[in-house]
Amino acid sequence: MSTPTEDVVKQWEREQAELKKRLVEEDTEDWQKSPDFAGLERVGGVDLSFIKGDDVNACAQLVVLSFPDMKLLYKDSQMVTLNAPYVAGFLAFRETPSLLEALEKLKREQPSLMPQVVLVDGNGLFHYREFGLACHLGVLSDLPCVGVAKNLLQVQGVVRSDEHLSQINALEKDGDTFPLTTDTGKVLGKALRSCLKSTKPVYVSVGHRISLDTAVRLTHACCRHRVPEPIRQADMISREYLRTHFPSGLSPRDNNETLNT
DNA sequence: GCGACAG
DNA sequence: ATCTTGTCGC
Repeated sequence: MSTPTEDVVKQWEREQAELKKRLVEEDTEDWQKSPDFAGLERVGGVDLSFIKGDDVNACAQLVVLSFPDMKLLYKDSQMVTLNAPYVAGFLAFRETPSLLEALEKLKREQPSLMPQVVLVDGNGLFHYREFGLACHLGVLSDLPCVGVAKNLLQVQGVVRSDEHLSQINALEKDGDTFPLTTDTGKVLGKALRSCLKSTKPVYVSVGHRISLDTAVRLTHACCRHRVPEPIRQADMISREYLRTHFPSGLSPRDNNETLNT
């Protein structure tokens, strides 16, 4: 997959700006206003996993876990062909179509298991143009979504400075946070110490139909390890799927070339 | 030219 | 994203 042309990037930027008009940054559900999330029963997690040398074929994973137990209620692994390359700031154009398909399949086949909120591997509002993958998936699915990134995206003046590192060092117990504030003073997300064991925070931001404080509280409530359980399960299960279906590490693409030789 | 670059 | 075993600690 080649790097997109400037025209394509411009088109992508227009699409992000257009979809952003439909973004809802506040709590819209009753369970979100409850101190203990009463009424929340199902939390979704999504992720894509890849085979070493292949960036076109991937395993798209959707899981639904019970809340607050974090027991697996549903899992779906699906091999997909990606149409867009990875470009920082445009991850949604690579991953959203496959994830939307998985959600539509669930709605079609097991509507009673539809998640009430989805945790997404990547950023939401914490993004160059304040419209990351979690926002994109949220708006197009119209589901509440939360962005959880494992690495800091340096954006709008938020940098890995000594100040940032000292803020991380100041997080002493799980649940502790500090805001990710842009150079213009807007809070785009929060760094969260997700569990006592890990020093490295996760970066939480609003995806759609949830407030930042609720998003952080929910993410913390889903953590048994550093990465919140829905995303962690999606990651582990999709990797397991690739291990058992392509044990040689031979991707579908390589298999076809082998057959044609 | 140099550094940054979610997944 | 992926490349990868042992190792240290609870």
